[in-house]
Amino acid sequence: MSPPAPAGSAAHRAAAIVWFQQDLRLRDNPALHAAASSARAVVPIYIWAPEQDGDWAPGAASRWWLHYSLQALDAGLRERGSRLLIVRGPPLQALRRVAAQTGATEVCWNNRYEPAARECARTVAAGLLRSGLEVRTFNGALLVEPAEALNESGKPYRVYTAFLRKLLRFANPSTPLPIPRDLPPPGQWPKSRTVDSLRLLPKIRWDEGLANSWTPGEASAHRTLRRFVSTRIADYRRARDMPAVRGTSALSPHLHFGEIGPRQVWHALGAKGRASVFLRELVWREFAYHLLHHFPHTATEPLRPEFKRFPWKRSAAALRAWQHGRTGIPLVDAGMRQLWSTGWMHNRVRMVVASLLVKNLLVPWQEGARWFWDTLVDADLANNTLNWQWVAGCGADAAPYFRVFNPLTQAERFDPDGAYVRRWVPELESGNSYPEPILDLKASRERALDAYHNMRRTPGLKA
DNA sequence: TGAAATGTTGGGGCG
DNA sequence: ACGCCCCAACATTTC
Repeated sequence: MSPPAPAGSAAHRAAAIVWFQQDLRLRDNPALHAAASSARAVVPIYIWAPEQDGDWAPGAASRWWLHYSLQALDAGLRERGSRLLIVRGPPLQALRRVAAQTGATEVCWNNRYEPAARECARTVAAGLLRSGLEVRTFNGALLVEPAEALNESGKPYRVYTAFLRKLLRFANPSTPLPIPRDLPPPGQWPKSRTVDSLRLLPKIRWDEGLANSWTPGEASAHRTLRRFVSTRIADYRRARDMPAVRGTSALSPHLHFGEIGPRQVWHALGAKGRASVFLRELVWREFAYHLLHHFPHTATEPLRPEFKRFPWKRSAAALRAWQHGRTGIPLVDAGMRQLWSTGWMHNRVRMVVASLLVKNLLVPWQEGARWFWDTLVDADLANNTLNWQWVAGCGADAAPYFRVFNPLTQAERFDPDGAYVRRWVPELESGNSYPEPILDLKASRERALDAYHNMRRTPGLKA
């Protein structure tokens, strides 16, 4: 199949390992493409090592998605005469072992940007180099890597519009790479685990709603993108705010797992699409990665240090009512139930439920972020962190704290006929019991504004 | 990618 | 015709 290697080069063409992480795709995969173009054999590998992600190992909904995405990737590789090798971490030991078993001389991967993942990659790269292996890393996940986008004074952007302007000026995403024509297998496949043996699926099968809502995998990602670009994007600006309407792209979990990359989305949009409101959403994702890279503590700590002394009120009862969609506020409960049932929530509603938790209920935003982390199929540390800090008012270019959403007003504006609320809170119509509101919207709003003013009056605490 | 309070304007009813 | 009041509709400001 493959053309003969140029004379003289065969000697230093050996096997290359491609370490799949959050880039579970064959198309436009720079690490895979590089390995396939330069090596005599390609060894695709996925290493299950959740402990490497520190406090942010994949949550339950993410593990569900990962299970099916790994199956899809393995199937795609098998169609091309290859396969996905699945092993248990730690990554460095696993890669050394597989390199020894296959005679691989280099390891290729696409970069990750989460603090723990970067630390892990540094350690792995250093260890592989000590073992005499070559390491090549690529950008598969972003239009512009964080280190490449700095302002005039060489500092990271903290304002979205400035970052957007910079990105639009400088981003020049290369044409997406094709699937490598040839993925020659190694002489012998090392022993692999099965996806099932990773036990990513829940023991109690609560995942029916997820399965009815989603199809993980690269093929599904492209179907979703094509449908969005051919039809929904025309009305995106208006429809994206209506939770009862399928107005958004629904690409978020596919992007998180790298079943599709932003370069592919960019090129699929065309010139008109690149001027659209939708592209700005894609750039918010870039901005989130940019911020997490430059401010790695923000996954758990507020970017604006004065918020360290915000008078949060931990309330297990309030948190629990919020988590389970029993606050007595219809739009909030609808959103939380959509999340629990499908692993996803419409973004307009995410803002509303988050505002209620961190402002009306004064529960720390980290509690909300943690719940989303476990329940969202698109849970993504950079995006989750940016969005929670945005709502809480403690992040970069965040909504001012006093911007408190009124969930009743929001429902009137964005779910005027109540279709979304009725779908997820049917007992409002059926006459079954629905909880009384656990809070008074007006009083709790005033309490939140007072808390904010007290924080600002209190002296001290520098960055 | 707010909400609520406050301010302004203009039409209509009425004495 | 006029002033006065009410109030909706919109704009501005404050939180």
